[in-house]
Amino acid sequence: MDIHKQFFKSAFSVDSVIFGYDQGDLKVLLIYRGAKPYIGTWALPGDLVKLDEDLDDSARRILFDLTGLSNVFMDQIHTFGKVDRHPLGRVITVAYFSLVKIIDYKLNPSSWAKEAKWHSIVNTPNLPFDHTEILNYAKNKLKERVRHQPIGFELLPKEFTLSDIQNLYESVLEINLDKRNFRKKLLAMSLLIDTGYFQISVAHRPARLYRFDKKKYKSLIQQGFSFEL
Amino acid sequence: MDIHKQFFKSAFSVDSVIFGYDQGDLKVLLIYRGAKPYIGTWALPGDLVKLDEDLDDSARRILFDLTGLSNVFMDQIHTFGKVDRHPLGRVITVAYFSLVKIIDYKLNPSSWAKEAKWHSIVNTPNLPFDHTEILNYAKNKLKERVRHQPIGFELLPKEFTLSDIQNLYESVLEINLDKRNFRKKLLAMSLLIDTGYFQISVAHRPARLYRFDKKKYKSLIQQGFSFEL
DNA sequence: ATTATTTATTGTATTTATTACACGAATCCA
DNA sequence: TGGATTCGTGTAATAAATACAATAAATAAT
Repeated sequence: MDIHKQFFKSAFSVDSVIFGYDQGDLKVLLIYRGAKPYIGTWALPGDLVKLDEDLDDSARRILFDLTGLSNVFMDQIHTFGKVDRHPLGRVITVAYFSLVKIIDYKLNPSSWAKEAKWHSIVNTPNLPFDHTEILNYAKNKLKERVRHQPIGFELLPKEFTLSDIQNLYESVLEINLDKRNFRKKLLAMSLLIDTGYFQISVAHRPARLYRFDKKKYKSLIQQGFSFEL
Repeated sequence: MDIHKQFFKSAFSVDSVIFGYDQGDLKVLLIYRGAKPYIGTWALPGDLVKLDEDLDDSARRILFDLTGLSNVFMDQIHTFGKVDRHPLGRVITVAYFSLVKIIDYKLNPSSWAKEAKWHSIVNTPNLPFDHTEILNYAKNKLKERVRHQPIGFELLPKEFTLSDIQNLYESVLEINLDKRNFRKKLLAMSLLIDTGYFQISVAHRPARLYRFDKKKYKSLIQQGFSFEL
């Protein structure tokens, strides 16, 4: 039980599953590893946690270094700790997932990545370490969360159409939804603000643009409201 | 990025929130610490993860050392990693929760605990480290899980009455439930097996005893069934 | 200019699920 | 034998989920 016994033999890292949504497709941001081990493969972005850095800050740092984004939705998923998951030592990793609006994002691959690229979730390459397991875990968590919390909006631009949000739900959940019923349910929550504006330059009837009302959501939550889609 | 840089300065541990249920009360198993730091206080059982031990195995070991129980429901909750959460070094901890049938349990406090005792959840002592935060987190997780997975049965003896399971739900969720509606919903899932037996030696009309049908649950799950109470 | 193409918007009837609610039955104990 | 206690049960009213199709508004093609 002497806590010092183990201090020189192990480490912990953070890995981030960064989701984006674009052109009707759910995407994940992968880096092309420029460092050992598994140099030259696509992988989840991650890094060792610094000694003077809170775990959550570490996840934020990784996201910021890679995308320049802060103030992004982020949540811890799970911690992966099989003995042999890392070839160079005993490293457990805490997985996080983030939801970013791709439109806001600027590529800024950091030292350990030669390149960073969005990959469609339906067609991701094989990943090193236990990253495939982590990614699947993240996809399932996202499915659960999106039904119980209004986090889908984090993936869309500030103004969006009802079809946008429905398509997003269909991509994430991998199901089809009835248009009229989906709208009825969503609008009944009164969490969308009608901007009064419409799409422009589309080759069909333009759709109304809405914004998500975060303030209202927070106040409803205080009153025991629970989001469900 | 050199993974060896950090290997001598940090460690990771597992802490377990072990829930039990007895006489209408939800309980948590705490140990009276016999080792530094925080010697002489009630705390969550936990230990450093051994280098040759998977994270989940570590949680199982802690539970087994303390209670002699294995094959118990157990799930990871969250990882806590504030820089200063441990006074002797940088230690992140992965929290697990377990559900045990108190009746099965035999006390077997291990080396680091002078004593282990069930504490009613409504009246727990102040806990060291960030254990109060962990316990609250675990209580909330339990509330969520119990509504979406049939894990309440893990806290009851193999045979139980409908009132037992209702009382358990009321304790965990901290709400009151309507007797007729609760039974209707529960029985409609056809997941309970009527044993044909009744309570004996109770000073009132004896209740039917049921068992939870784990096999049926698993097969229903395959078919897309989703548990909800 | 007319027509074709595409996507947006809207309501109702049916089915299913949730809620609210009260009294006789079975056992032990005094 | 009467009192105390918990068990077991059904129905009516309300709310939520589902299934379903025709018209509107824009651009593109002719």
